[in-house]
Amino acid sequence: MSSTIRDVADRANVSVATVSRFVNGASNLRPQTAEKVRLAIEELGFRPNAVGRSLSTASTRTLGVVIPSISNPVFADAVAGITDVTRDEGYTLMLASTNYAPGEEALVVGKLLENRVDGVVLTVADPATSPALSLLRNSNVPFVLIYNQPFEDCPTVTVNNVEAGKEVAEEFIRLGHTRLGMISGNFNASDRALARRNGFVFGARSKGLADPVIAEVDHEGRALVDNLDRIYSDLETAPTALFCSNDLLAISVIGYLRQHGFEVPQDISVIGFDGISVGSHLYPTLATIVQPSQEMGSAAARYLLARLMGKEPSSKRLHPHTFRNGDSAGPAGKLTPAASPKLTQPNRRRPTT
Amino acid sequence: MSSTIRDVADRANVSVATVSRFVNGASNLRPQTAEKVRLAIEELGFRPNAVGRSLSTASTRTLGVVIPSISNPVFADAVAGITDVTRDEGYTLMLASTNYAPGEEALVVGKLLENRVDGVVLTVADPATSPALSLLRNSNVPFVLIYNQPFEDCPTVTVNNVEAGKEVAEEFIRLGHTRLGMISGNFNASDRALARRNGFVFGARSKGLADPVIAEVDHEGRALVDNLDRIYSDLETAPTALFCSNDLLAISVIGYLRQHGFEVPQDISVIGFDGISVGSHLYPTLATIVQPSQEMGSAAARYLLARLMGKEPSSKRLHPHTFRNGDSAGPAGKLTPAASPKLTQPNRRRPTT
DNA sequence: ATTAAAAATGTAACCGTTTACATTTGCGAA
DNA sequence: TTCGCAAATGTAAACGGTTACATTTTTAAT
Repeated sequence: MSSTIRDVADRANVSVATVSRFVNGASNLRPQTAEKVRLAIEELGFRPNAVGRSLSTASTRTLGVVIPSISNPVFADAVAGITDVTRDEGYTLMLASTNYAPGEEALVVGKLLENRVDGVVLTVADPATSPALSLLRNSNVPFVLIYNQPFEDCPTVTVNNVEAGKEVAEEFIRLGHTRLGMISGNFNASDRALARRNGFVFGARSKGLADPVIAEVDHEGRALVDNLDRIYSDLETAPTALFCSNDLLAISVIGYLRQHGFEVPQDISVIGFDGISVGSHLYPTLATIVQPSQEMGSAAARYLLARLMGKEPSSKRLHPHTFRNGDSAGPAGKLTPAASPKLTQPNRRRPTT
Repeated sequence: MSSTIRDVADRANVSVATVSRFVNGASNLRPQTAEKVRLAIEELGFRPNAVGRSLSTASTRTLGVVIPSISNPVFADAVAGITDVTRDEGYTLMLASTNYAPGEEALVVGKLLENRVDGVVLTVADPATSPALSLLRNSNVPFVLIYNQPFEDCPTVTVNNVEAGKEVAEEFIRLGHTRLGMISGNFNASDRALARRNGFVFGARSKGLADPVIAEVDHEGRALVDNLDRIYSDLETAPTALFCSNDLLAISVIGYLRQHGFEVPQDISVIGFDGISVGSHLYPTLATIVQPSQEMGSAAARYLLARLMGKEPSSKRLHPHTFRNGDSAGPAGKLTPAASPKLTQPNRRRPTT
């Protein structure tokens, strides 16, 4: 079908080496030779085969990206950041998702390694236990973790999740809350969720508060309703402030609360994590910890490209997080049975005026 | 670094052909031979080089994906759908974004072709004028358009954008609106936006309404404020109902309106397009036309895989769209200067109670 | 034990590049 | 013109697999 460098060479009456040199922009070609080659390439519609080149050069100029889910804007934004820098450098991206299943990680990383990607940007459930990471370390393919907690000597682009979790607790406390809770994705599917919890609990304790109620829910949110039903079956003890380990989860939680007659934030305050951009347009606007996801993606890609160019860039990068206030977090109110309709009767979803 | 099939052959005292057969699951290997090979592979940590294989088999088992932006959930969802089916089939994905720049299309498609992807799923600005599409057609690499309007003989996975646009007009009219408007992304960056407009205008006309006011804004939203300022400088004639060509744009538009003292939907109704999932959690909840994005992605991928297996699947697929009602669309009110604070003074962003 | 057929395994060419090295060409100086 | 050197170009061997075809081994029937 598509023509090869030999076809071009034949048509231009030169050798394949000359064509190769032309394609790769070598300067020592006589203008008339270059023109012959250029013409032949144009006539044949020749397009160099990157597969052949990769085999020859042992470099694919391709980066692998492994994330839990592309449907979560926090990862999509990171991918956008990666794309920005790789495209400028002429690199291609191989994208793979794990669907939050730790068992998938080694599979997709293995596939990327078979495809001989030059480097990998990845988010795993837990670097300490991920077979995918061992694979990478044994492969001497450069890689960089993103979002994960720093682990041993692995290069990592992330934020200070513990500190951020602590700040959330402090914000709740500042607002007068004393009964805190956290709704989190599975800790063994997310080391960062765990870190956020640790910081959150630490923040609560150091201000003398009782340990927050913690509920782990799976990614599909099946356990979410059960857990919230349980937690809010006793309003005397139920938390008036909920920290959610990510924004998508926070959205679900707020949806649950409002459907069950709680006002957010009058009855219950909610703070999320990630800073996905739609957060500012939700009802109520979502208070959250913002990670600079796109910039983190870019930084991760730049790190890899630097390594591929033989440099030894600094490998740990803690990016700054910020707290973005929103209407979902407000002063502690009185969460009493009288104040709220009973659980089984969801109320209207929106104020009518 | 990493071992080759020849290293394995040497260590197992067999030929490369035998190793290759083992790796590819050939059945005619004596158990003891297979075991020797298996052991050698394990000891060496051998992982077959997909580059070598691709060169030999003329197939990369990789699909290319070209979308305007991964940060737009509508495309992210489609990619998720594509990923679902490709992973099951052992295919890999190469992802590229055009950033809504038609000029980028041919570049990224060219790169994918150089990488010899087996097929391409893509959204272009306009199939009729896209050089990227010519590239693909000349390449005889199977491809399928997604979201784009059906064009000539190109296989396409999309919805009936014209019909959907018409339905939006009808919904507004049903709600009593008579002055309609549309805020759209650039028509020459989005054939579907154009189709939606055509349906919308047609819907308005056939009910005897004046032609809707149309404003085109660029993707960055720079022109958005100017256009809306202009449109709402005269409230006597300004539309009470705005159709936005996509949900992200609708979110921006609603943000503008609320900042400028208009109530949505009491003063102005807004309907979006795409059906991104967060729409239901916005304030107000977003009325929109829902496309089954993930399923469309899956369908596109399935189409390509079928073609790659030599089948000749049906190439045009119009997926069903649905109208999802939301609080952003309501009965027509009286949009008068008295009813709304003047433009230059944004009011509070949320009801306080 | 011999033999033919079947099964298992091996050999080597090929896929499309790059690139070290060899060869040719062009050009200015003598 | 001839020579020598630099610049331009050519040759052929990788790179890591697959696979048609050749060869060897096994199996089972006689």
